[in-house]
Amino acid sequence: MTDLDIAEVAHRAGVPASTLRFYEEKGLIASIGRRGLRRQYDPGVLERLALIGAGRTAGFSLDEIGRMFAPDGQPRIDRQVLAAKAEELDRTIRELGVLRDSLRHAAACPAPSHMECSTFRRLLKAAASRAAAGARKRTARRS
Amino acid sequence: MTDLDIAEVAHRAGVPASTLRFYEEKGLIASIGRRGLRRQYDPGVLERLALIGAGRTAGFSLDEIGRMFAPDGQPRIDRQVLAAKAEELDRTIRELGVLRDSLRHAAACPAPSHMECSTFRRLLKAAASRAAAGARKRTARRS
DNA sequence: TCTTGACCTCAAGTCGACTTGAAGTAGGAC
DNA sequence: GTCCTACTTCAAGTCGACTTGAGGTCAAGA
Repeated sequence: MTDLDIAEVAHRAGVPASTLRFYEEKGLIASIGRRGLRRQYDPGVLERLALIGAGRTAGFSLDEIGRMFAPDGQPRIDRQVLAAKAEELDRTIRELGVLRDSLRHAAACPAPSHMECSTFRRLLKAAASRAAAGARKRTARRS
Repeated sequence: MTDLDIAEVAHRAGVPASTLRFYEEKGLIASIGRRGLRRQYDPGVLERLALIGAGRTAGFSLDEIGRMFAPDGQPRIDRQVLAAKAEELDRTIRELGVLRDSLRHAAACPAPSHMECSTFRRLLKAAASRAAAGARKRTARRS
């Protein structure tokens, strides 16, 4: 009776049941059986969902995440991939830091228009050169 | 002759021309005229595109970004909104920082499986509780 | 002058990650 | 035994941000 009903998993993991079915269809999670029609899950699914959530936050697609699990279901993540993702994330963080500072400055700046503020323009130039440099990358979910 | 052809803008800003047309349709940028059929842009559009790009990186939708420009085209952003966005961004940054550190650790951790690493499990727990607590938010584009 | 190729418009398609709707079913309360 | 409700399946819809395709135009080079 340690098994969890889909509703229980949904509640504990903070995702709708439809998402759990969707993840199952994609092979990201598996139910351990049914009670009547209802899916029952091993409590370990919560950990797995947390892993999926962390991966999503880090910017992995569901397909990428799926490939991070060994056939036996154990997470077997390539450490090189992790390190690369950490680096990428670090670049994003620095970029967002610049942006945050720009926003803060613009909020406090007394210039009548932000475009007349040298600090703001400098930040924009920095953002522009970074944008021009890099190829377009995929999304990273916040929160 | 300081005006820029759409191809030039696309190249310099690092976005395809189709995106520029799309942004124009959405009212995010404006062309200053045409040479034959071809859009010509004021060099200032590059700055504006940088602003748009920065906003996208920060997770703002194009509609949100559009609302940050006054009808005259000058960025005239409500300073309170800016300050609030800066705060939000700051929270995101801190979250991503934790995630980055976790990734770095997992990459370096000697445990045979990440699931046997207490730090990794701690990260998962943290991620899980955050996920369970908060509503789902929108995406933030990296790079 | 003629060709070429990069641009043009407009509608429709794509992609990821889900969500929603219709129609059906079973376990538990009464 | 019957009813309610939360689940079930499967297909289709949604949303944001673009991209693609078909059919057309025009400035510049051969």
